Amino acid sequence: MDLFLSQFKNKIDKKGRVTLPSIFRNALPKASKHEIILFKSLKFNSIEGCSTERIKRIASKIDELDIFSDDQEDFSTSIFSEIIPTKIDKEGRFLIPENLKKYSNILEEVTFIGQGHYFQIWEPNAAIERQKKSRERLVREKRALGSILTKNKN
Amino acid sequence: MDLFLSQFKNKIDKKGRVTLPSIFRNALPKASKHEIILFKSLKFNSIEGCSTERIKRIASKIDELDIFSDDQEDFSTSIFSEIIPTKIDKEGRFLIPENLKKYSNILEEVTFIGQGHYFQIWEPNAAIERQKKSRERLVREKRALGSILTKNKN
DNA sequence: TTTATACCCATTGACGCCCATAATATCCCA
DNA sequence: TGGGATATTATGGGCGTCAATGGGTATAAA
Repeated sequence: MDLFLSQFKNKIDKKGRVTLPSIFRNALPKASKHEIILFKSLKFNSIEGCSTERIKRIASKIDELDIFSDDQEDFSTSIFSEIIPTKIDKEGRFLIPENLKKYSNILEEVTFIGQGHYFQIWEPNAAIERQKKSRERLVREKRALGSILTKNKN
Repeated sequence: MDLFLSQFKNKIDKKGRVTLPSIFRNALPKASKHEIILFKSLKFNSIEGCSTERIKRIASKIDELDIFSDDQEDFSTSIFSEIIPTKIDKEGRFLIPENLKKYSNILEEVTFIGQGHYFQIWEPNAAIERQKKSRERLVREKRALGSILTKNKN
């Protein structure tokens, strides 16, 4: 299973379809290439997406938490109830549900942003803003980055 | 696995292709000779490149960070999303994405600079400038360098 | 019926793959 | 050591394939 890397801007057509970038489709596990999971980001006005496999793994992690803990409660409420399984058609396109579009101010274009094991879907201008900020922060705190990057050989 | 050493100036053709210097191609791990990773330098208006293997190792480091920390969030946004996997054709050429060209002021020629475990891609004149500056700095800090060179036997 | 979405097929432009030539570098042998 | 033969690299360009996009129609849900 590959990672979701890099970013792409795609159009939403009249019927509301967007194509999931080809390399993202290839990053999906073979067993579930035809479907993804969508849900609201907990931190931003954006959508997050991943494979169904990943959700299953997260689900079992949550099961391991104490069933009476607040954590477990929060997780179930914010994640499971809002999860939207979404089919991908033969051409690699899917529909973004209305409420998610509204939540993330998406109109007729979206920017897909690779995040490793998952990806995000942003309104293009918001995506640029977000990236600018996180890159600025990264440049500012390069020391932390350095210790991660330099301690690796090729 | 070898190091990326020395420097080379190559042309970008009408289709936007540049050949990765032969020595650099040979420095890539056998398993992924046909692809490299490109991304914006955090320090300069230049591009950095390396093998996919190196990125995979860095990716797993990032995974080890707390998944809910802001650090993790910024790391993945800035790194995973700005990483550009790039294919190398049979002749050893690849495409430099438009946004990276713009970022580094590259037009129709580039200078490849070996940096050991990775390499840089510069607009030729900017490369000369950069080298002049780092040479000056080296001269200023010659004493420090001297002690590094003479006190190590390998 | 009206609306929505699954399933086809078509178009266009970018990119991958292949073959050709030019420019160097490397080798070999007199 | 020189100089031609040979291999390797850098560069150019044709063409087929695929990704992204558009749209028509059947099918199902409301």
